[in-house]
Amino acid sequence: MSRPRASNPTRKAGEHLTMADLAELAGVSAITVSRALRDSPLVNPETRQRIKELAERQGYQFNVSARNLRLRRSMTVAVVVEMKPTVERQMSGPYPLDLLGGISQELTSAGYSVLLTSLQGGALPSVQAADGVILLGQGAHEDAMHQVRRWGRPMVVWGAVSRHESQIVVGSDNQRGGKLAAERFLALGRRRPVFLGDDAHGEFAERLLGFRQALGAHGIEPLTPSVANFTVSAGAQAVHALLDQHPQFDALFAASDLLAIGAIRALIERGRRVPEDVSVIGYDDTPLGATYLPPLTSIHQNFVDAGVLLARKVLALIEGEPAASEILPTHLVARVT
Amino acid sequence: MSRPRASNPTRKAGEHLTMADLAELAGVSAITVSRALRDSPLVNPETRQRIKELAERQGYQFNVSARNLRLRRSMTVAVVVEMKPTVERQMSGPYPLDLLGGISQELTSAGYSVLLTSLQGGALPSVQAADGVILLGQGAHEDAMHQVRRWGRPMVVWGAVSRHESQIVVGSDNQRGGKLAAERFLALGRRRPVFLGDDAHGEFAERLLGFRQALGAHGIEPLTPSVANFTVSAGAQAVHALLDQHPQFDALFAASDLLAIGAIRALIERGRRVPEDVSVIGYDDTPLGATYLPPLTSIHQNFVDAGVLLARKVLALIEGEPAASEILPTHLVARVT
DNA sequence: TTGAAAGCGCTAACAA
DNA sequence: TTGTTAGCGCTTTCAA
Repeated sequence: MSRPRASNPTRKAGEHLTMADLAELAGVSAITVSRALRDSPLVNPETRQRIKELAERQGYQFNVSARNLRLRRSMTVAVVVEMKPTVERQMSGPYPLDLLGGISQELTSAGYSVLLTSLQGGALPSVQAADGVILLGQGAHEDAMHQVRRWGRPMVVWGAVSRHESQIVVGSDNQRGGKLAAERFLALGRRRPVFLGDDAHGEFAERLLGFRQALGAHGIEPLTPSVANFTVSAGAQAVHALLDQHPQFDALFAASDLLAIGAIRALIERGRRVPEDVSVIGYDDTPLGATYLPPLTSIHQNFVDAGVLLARKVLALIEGEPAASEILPTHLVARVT
Repeated sequence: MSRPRASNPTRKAGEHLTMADLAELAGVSAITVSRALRDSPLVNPETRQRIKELAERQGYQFNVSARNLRLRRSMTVAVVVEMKPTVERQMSGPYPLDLLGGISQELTSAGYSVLLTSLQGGALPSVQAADGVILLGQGAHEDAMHQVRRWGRPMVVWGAVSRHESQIVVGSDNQRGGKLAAERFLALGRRRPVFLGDDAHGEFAERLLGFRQALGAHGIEPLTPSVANFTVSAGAQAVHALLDQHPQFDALFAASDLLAIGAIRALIERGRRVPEDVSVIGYDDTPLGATYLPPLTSIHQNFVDAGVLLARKVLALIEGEPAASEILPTHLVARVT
């Protein structure tokens, strides 16, 4: 039984309208409607205009599923965030939002939509069906990466570039970040530096590497106490422990602003002055650090740019074009500490 | 021409396998495969098991578009974030991530996927085709809400509940947040309070309302200087200006932790002690505030819970069930300020 | 408990 | 420049 649609040109909101219906209303075929709505040059400009206006007037809603089925693509990119539901997230701070902003901006303007997902409880079919995947935060363990790779989709990872020659990774220049921190300490005449961070984490390991190399050229070897976590309290704890055993340090480079702030707190509690007795540098240049008292010197990375880059690379992979890992620049923002 | 697939039971990764193929391999019909994979009770348990194992072994990938086309739903919820690409975001702080976490968690376990999007440059068809929409941050202007409403999809908004009787809104109890702040000031014996925030913003207006009412019961009327923005520097600026004109206040309630921190900075720069001379309360209970020196007293809201609730309500609407606006509790976290 | 038929709405390929 | 045909892969009738 055919619907009485075409006989009723003014349709109510919520009515369901297809290209075939529009075709009938316009006195053309469905494929012409399809072409017109996609701005195909194959269709007469006037016809095209007429059809587009008709569609607009009739409140036509394009059916994405039908197109995707036909084209065998989902026009979708899954963004996998390592986001624990607990308070202490793996991805500390607000930066994932900037990353997401950049990604979303770029993918949207390319006509792709962003499927946000974590890896909790196995991925949905719709996620696995994405045309490409962006993995945010490989974390300390790289299970996430292996799991996602199994989906067999084009994939780009945000993280430590050096670790994965086989993967396309976008990351910022962590090694240079470490070097910049070292150079500042050297310029300030500091000779007993500490690195605070967990080098099981690829990005942190790179920061330590750059730090250590730059110091090594001056015959200096930093202390590297272990830290349990990436939180303020973990930073404070680690520094308290450190002060008990090696009270002699005069500079501290933390792998995140959170850790740095914890460290400063512990230092002050133990009567050390910042920056007079101990110079401190953080990482990520978060508002948290920038507004802290004393304002925290930190290594800046541009997450929005990073997001855009990640998006461009998945898109390239999806289109079958080549893409390579890329390292974004970092710079040091000098503040009071 | 039929594909030679069924004659080759071990298939390579990347090969394309349909239910019909599985059916042939299993010696059943496609519909039986469909039922088996959906755990339909209509299919013999043994057959079901056999088919599921076969699918697993063959690396079968379910085609979401086909199902969606057939079912006329997208199994997708669009989350619209008012997220400017600029540094100063509308949604301040890291909280949207928690909200997203809660939303994602709940929708995913219901089999829906999360389409993340901003409103930049008009929405994609796939976004408009979502089965439901969650709007995060109605902002000061409510254009976003009106625009999204035009899509004609079930919609739930995160924001100020009182403003929109016609919409389903989830928000936290901003009015009570304001009341709690007022009560703390009263208990501390403060008599000259200030509210710092822009009441064009619905949520802020509610906070001011609660604050003002509780104070009014004691015959006290707060000062309400205008603030240009939701940033640290805007907070500092506003307080500097305030000190010039009305230097006599002894308590300050800010509509966000960021503003509060800016305020504290300005106070200290002008020789006021916090909390001795001026008691300060922030909003959102961010790590930023909690780790500030002095640690900031703040009103806490649970964003993860809020996200879960938002998700449940769109799901209800999508299923045609009733749903109502809801207000989440807030509480005060007392710290040094 | 299983299957056959039909069709969701769109677009590539080919034809006119 | 426009149209016809066919089919993407799935699931809801309805029938056996």
